[in-house]
Amino acid sequence: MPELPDVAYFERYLASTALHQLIREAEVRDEGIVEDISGEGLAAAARGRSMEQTRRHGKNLFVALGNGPWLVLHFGMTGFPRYFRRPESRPEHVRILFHLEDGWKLAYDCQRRLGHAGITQDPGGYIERKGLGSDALLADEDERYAALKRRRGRLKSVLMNQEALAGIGNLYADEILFQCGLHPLRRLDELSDRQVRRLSEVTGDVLACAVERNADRDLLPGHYLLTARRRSNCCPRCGTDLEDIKVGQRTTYFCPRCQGRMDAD
DNA sequence: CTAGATGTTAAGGT
DNA sequence: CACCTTAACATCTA
Repeated sequence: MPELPDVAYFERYLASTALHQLIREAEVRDEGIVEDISGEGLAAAARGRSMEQTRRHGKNLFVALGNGPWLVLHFGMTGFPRYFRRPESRPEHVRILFHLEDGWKLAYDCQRRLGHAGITQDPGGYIERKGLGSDALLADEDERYAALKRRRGRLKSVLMNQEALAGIGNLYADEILFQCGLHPLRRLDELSDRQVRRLSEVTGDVLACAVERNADRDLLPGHYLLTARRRSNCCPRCGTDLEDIKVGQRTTYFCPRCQGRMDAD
């Protein structure tokens, strides 16, 4: 689930639920997802503080704990936050649980445990250490264009490379390429400046659109590949059957007619 | 039973 | 250096 639009939604979700509440207790139920600190260390950093502000960079969500350190959350492929009160509403795979002053709880749930949580003094430094590029949505147009222009590999790989631009995952990379009419295996260095400019603009547009709709795939426009792929598996523009190939081990959907053709493969 | 699923990372090669 | 491939991580489902 979690790509940039999903994490943007999680950020707003936190803002409307747990933000500004005292954390009475923090429980790490799975040490395995905690990074660079012990479970107790993380719990101790949160206990007695409140979540005061949030910040997102790519797929990472930072939560300021009072005047102290920041909690960093990465959701892997199956992670999400959940604010709940009744035990029946508790999600299935809670890895960290915050008990809040209003009696509700905030869970970090992560079924496949590919996500991680940690503590950092400085989100900027954290982003730098991880080598992340600019946030794919928050970057201004020139910055995004420049970040893409520096690369030369396959378009799909460039978009998914978090060191180029942070936040785009498998699903939205396909969507962006579809909206641009570009084949996922084309190389960035064979595009004209104009095409790279278009790619950059569409990247911003697609992400903004998904964020506006709370990353709910059912609410995306009908001409989006992401919706068509589930409904009919046909191109929403020309009706051709969508094709799927592997690019960098990831399943990639595209319209063979609208997104050009490659020479032999 | 197997393959594959929205994520990253390490290791090795070109 | 920039890029590619493969394998690995953990868990569930089609």
